[in-house]
Amino acid sequence: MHYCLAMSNVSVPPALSIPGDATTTVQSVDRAVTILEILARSGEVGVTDLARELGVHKSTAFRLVAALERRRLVEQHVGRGKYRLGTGILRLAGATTSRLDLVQESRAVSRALAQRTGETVNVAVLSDGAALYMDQVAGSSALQPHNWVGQRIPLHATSNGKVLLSALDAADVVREAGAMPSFTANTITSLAALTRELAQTRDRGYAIAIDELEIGLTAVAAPVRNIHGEVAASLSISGPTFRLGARRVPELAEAVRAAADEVSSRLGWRGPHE
Amino acid sequence: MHYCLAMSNVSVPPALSIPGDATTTVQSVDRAVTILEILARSGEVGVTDLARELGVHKSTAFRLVAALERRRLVEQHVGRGKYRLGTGILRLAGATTSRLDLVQESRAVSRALAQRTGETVNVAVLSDGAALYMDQVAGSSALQPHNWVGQRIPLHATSNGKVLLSALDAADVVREAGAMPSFTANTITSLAALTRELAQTRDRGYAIAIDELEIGLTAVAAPVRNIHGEVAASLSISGPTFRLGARRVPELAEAVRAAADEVSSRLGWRGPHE
DNA sequence: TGATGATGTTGCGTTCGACGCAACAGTCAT
DNA sequence: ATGACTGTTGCGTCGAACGCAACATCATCA
Repeated sequence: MHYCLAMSNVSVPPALSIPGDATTTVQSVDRAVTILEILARSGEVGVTDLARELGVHKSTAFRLVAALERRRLVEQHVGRGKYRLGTGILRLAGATTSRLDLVQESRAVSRALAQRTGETVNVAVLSDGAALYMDQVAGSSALQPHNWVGQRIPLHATSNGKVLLSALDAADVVREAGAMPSFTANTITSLAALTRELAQTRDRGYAIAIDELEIGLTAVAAPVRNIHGEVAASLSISGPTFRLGARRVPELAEAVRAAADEVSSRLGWRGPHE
Repeated sequence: MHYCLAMSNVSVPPALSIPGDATTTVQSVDRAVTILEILARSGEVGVTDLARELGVHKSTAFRLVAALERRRLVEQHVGRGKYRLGTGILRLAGATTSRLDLVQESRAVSRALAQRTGETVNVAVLSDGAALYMDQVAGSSALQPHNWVGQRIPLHATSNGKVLLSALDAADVVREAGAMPSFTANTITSLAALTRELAQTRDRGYAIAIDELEIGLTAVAAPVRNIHGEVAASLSISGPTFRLGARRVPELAEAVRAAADEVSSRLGWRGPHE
């Protein structure tokens, strides 16, 4: 029973390059960030390929990665000249999670929920067409299946993804959900079915995914709202399907919803004033 | 019993700015990375303060953070104009851990060790005067105390730190260890004592830290070597002192050493050919 | 073994992009 | 209102970053 996904193979929409106001930007910084994203997507890449993807000269690409390498954001594979992401990124990431309100406020709640239920708790946000895991607390029952923090997961096949999608209007759902590839026989692949599922999610206040991303993996998620009442994140509980059977789901859904509401109120949400 | 440290308070040497060959660098990229590191260190910072620390004009600092913000590497606190690190960093970090050889090779070994002992396993590398946690597998016995991935921990007060220091020569030890602040009554604070401890670590092939970083926290660590035989990382097992008592340490030390050697061999190390 | 292709790396001259300036637009305290 | 702060933007200048081309290495292949 290894419900540890080979994330590298999960197709996720590429980062869209937002032109936006080209007025206020710094070209070389923008290119440097693009290099980081290319490396994140492709693993090891050489200067020549980077230059081709950026549409710049080889020497320009080289100087950019050299600048990043000096600061440890990328590393160079010894011998072979290829470049990859470096440890500097992790240093920054450690600081990020300890700074963001969402993670700070949710951690205590997540921990209590994990302890009470014995299952793994995750917190995710919407990020360019995927669910980005921000925090994770492993349950006591089992060994932690995988550290998903920083990983990006398809929206249409996960409980967290459905919750995050359920707050969007139809047009945005189409844009964010994208191609909807199939992972198991239970994966939702049609837009109509997804729309129905999202309506149901909104009605009952939580989402379920049973064997949709991987056989044997079940999850239940509920929305976390910010001070304006918008869905800012999703809090989920997940574990093996045999332990999170249909009989236990209602009870867990209630617990997840309560936990998510608790985080929401810590973020300043004062409930639905209608 | 909360052996979850308030990491923000642990003093760690600031990132030293390496001038190096100023020939091959890109000024604005370098400044942008500096901004990220300032934000990692200080949390929320405004444009004016960033400009002061960088030694540039306000408008320059603004354009740099704006470029980073467009790519989600920094976020702007609504209302208050302060900036902080953003979710883009986490996206990159997720890719980093799944790409680095060390993490890939160590994960299976760490998981097995955590399962067999029931305690938490960590993998750390040396990073600018601190131990940087690269990966963590929570033990089954207890709730995972804290997600330390990406966190930087003092070298002189941890088993991982001692292992990483034990591979350096005297001058480097002084440089990396730095001020050696005291965290508990058991913290090693004198250079002489640290030197003795490092010699012992080299001799027996593992390091111990009992109540040195925090009362009630015990850890045992062993070196992971790369293909050249250099100490590339440190693998540790940690848990509450009452469970990792002196009686159990020898057994755990042997297990940690075996696990570290296994990772070493996967990285290409072929044992001490003397 | 030398030729040919590929890679990453570096010096140099030019041009375009990033910089500093200063004015603007807000917010909060006095 | 005034002042003292913030973050933001148009503009002209100057230097930093770019493209070019040559170089250094390493594979592969004749």
